[in-house]
Amino acid sequence: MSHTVGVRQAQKQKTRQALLDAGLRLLEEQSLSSLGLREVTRLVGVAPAAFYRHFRDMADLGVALVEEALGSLHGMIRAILAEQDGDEERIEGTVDAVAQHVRAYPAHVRFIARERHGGVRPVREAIAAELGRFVDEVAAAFAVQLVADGWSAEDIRMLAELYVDHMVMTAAAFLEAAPDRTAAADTVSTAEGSAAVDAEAADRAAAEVEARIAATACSQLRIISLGRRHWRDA
Amino acid sequence: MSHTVGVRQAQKQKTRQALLDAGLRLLEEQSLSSLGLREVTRLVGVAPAAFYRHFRDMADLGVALVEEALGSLHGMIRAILAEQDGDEERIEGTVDAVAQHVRAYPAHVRFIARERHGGVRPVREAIAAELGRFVDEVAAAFAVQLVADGWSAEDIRMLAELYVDHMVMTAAAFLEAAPDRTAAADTVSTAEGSAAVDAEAADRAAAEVEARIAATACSQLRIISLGRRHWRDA
DNA sequence: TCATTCAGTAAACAGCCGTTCTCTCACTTT
DNA sequence: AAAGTGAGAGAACGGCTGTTTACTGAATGA
Repeated sequence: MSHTVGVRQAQKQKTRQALLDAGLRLLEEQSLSSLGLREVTRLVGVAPAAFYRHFRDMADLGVALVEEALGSLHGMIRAILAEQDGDEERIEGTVDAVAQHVRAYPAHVRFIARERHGGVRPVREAIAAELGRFVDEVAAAFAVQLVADGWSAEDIRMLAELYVDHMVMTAAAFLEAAPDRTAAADTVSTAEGSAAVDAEAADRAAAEVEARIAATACSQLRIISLGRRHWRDA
Repeated sequence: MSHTVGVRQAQKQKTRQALLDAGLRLLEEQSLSSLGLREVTRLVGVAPAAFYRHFRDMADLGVALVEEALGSLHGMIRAILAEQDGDEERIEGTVDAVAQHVRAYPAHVRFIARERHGGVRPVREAIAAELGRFVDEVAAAFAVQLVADGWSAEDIRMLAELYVDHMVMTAAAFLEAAPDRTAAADTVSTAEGSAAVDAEAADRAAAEVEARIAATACSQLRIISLGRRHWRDA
């Protein structure tokens, strides 16, 4: 068979991924600057010292998580920019893609939103750099049409920043609407099935909130889109 | 003399304020979920147990900080909304007010940006609630004119949300541009005055970045403003 | 004036933390 | 088949954490 890159390295990367997964899981309920090394290794089932075989410290693991989290986002952005329909379809497609991404990778999105302005500098800088690349990508896609309309390069980038920031904002808003599985059943349950009923009700309520957020985000994108179309008048 | 509300209570509130100040200072380089009780009391010069005379736990102190931080913002919003000039003056006045506020209360702004999506639920909720009140305020100010133009209540709120979110985004951007006093002089200094020269150069560079952020924010507000004016056409 | 209240102290507690050793032993290379 | 490598184990370290306890003594109100 071909070069299987070694059983050794495969096991190592498996452990490394387990550390990343455990970290991401624990970060759903705290921030990176309070995440402990022992906490992570304990969840993986590995000795504390093993951590140092993969990361120098927690900030290092955080930076690795940034790459993982924004790597998955890259595909989403490309899918959105590839759409060739009219303005309205594009807007709804964008918001839909964001909603879908939040549903698929809630922990990644939460991590980015939380650590974007968080207490660990290297992680903040990594996120800023990666989001900057997104802005470049969006700007490049816009440039195709806008340069012909007489837009300057810096105005195009300004617009791209507005779109990217709005996407991050929308993603964070969707996250807050997501059902809270941590919520304890502190109400007195009278029947065995009431918990399931409550969960269903909560799901329906969350779906409503989600739809409202999507509608708001679409309207806001429509406003921005309108402004873009009338930009040259000034 | 009149009722001086007691020397006792005055001293207590003085200590309480010292705890809040110390907490805010320590939070410039970490997030709330990693801020320790002993850390705060040590900086104030008070026994650890004294903390419990003022706050139940760190989350409680965090909520108190939210009220303090967004209380000062309230005045700024009112000042912005009070402006009665034309659209362009209004936009520049808004961005200017935000920049001024960030310069005056950088720690407050950093705290809000950091903990808005941070790891402590009660604090997140307190910030969300307070920002919601800001949206209401902005929406009410907009309603005066927009209702006459045929805007629905929920569209007005949608627009207000866009403005408030954009203001928070802009404030966070200004914060990143602020000079980093923590930055160590890791370059080899050849003369005694070079540190001061470096600091001056850094200040000038920061001012440039700040101006660029302000220009971008103004343009983005212009886009939104344009979109608002053409909203009824759809 | 005297009893009361209560902000802040000091000490002790068990428990967790990051980091550093030395060691083992399965895999890899020669 | 032998030598080398390196991921992970296990134990130990000093230091820091939140919380509780019993206490002091100055401001308070009758």
